Amino acid sequence: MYLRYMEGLDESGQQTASSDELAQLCGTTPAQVRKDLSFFGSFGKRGLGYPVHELTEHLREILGLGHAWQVVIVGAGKIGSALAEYRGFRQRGFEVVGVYDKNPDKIGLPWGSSTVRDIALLAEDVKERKVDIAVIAIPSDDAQDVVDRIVSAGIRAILSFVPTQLHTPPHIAVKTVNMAMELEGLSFALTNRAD
Amino acid sequence: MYLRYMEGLDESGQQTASSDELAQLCGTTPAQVRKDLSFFGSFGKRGLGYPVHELTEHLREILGLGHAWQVVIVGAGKIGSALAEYRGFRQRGFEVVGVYDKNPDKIGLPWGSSTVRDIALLAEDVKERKVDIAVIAIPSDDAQDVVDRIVSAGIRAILSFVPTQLHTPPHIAVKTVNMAMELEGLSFALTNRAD
DNA sequence: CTACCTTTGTGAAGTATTTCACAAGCCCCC
DNA sequence: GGGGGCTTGTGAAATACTTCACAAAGGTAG
Repeated sequence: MYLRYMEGLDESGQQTASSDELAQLCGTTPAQVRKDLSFFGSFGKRGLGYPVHELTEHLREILGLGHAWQVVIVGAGKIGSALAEYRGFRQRGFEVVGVYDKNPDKIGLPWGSSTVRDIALLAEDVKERKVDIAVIAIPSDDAQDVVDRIVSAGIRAILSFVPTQLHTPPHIAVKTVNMAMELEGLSFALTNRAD
Repeated sequence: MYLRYMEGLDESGQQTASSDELAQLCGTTPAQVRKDLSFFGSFGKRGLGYPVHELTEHLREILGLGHAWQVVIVGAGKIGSALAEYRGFRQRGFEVVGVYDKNPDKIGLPWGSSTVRDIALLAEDVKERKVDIAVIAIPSDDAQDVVDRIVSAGIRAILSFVPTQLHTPPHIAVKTVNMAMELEGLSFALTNRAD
């Protein structure tokens, strides 16, 4: 989050930013900003604030964004499609190098400059070309099987749009995005707000 | 999350579930499950566990899912499109009643049984037909303007796919889904994992 | 009806996170 | 070069969250 706003400030040419300013941008508190950043080092100058450009670089380094990551998308449906075309990915150094599906009707369909490939080919493909992250946008029922394929292919990070708990070995990094759950959170807020 | 798994157990016909079983499903601990549920009431039976069907109903009630919520989608791009067709929404009682955009090229395009409407018409439309939640999938630059329109139209909950902090009055419920940020979290995990 | 096995609900203890508050450091101006 | 106004970095205090551990029930079998 800090990186997002630092990039914005950097583009706008601002030289320094105080923890107060960052806190306002991010919707948090100055003390929180300082504690968070201090965990990784001492980036600010007392009396001045944080040097915008320098901190941006530091954050990128910390997050491991110094080089491009290779991403495959599994699930050639609507969501997978939207993701594959999402410009934010490439912009931030995530390169979509392949799209896979289980469904024979979808395998072989054109997809950008390539085609949708059979999920069964994933393990082989990964041998040829390094893949760092798999994004899965598939039905819940197929998810565990696909995750197992991903893991045994040697991919160690998964971004999941599947609304069920996935079973993975501990060395696999998993992040889940669950839109239905977010909406239900809003439903709760609407129902229980103090009027 | 509990609701998700309770529904699954209910469909499979299971009568009761222990905190231990729920914890395994959800990837948490039995104590956590019991504390969480106890916040809302005393649903279990000692020695037996939680009655699956009954708890499912309770959770739905707690989350305010007793009736359908009316949702509009703002942003007729790829992501908005994927969202509008996402079956999970309707399945869980979220009804998409309109799609809006700012871009004149997109306004008027057919969309399901309706068409994409001008965001400027939102306030009027809301007077005719109650809208509970706005989902925004638009460029960052347009976001604050659109949010202001949504808020002044009287909508009190927003699900945002915009990667910037939105400025809203405190009585508005906002949830943000930020895919780039999730990927960067994976990048961090891959970079800093203990090998 | 009692003994015993199971599992909840929950204070208390243990961790983790956030906020406070202030010394230390930097810059600028006189 | 020294004083004053800012702002960081960080221990300590406050708050929040998670886990422990056990009494209180419910069920069952004999």
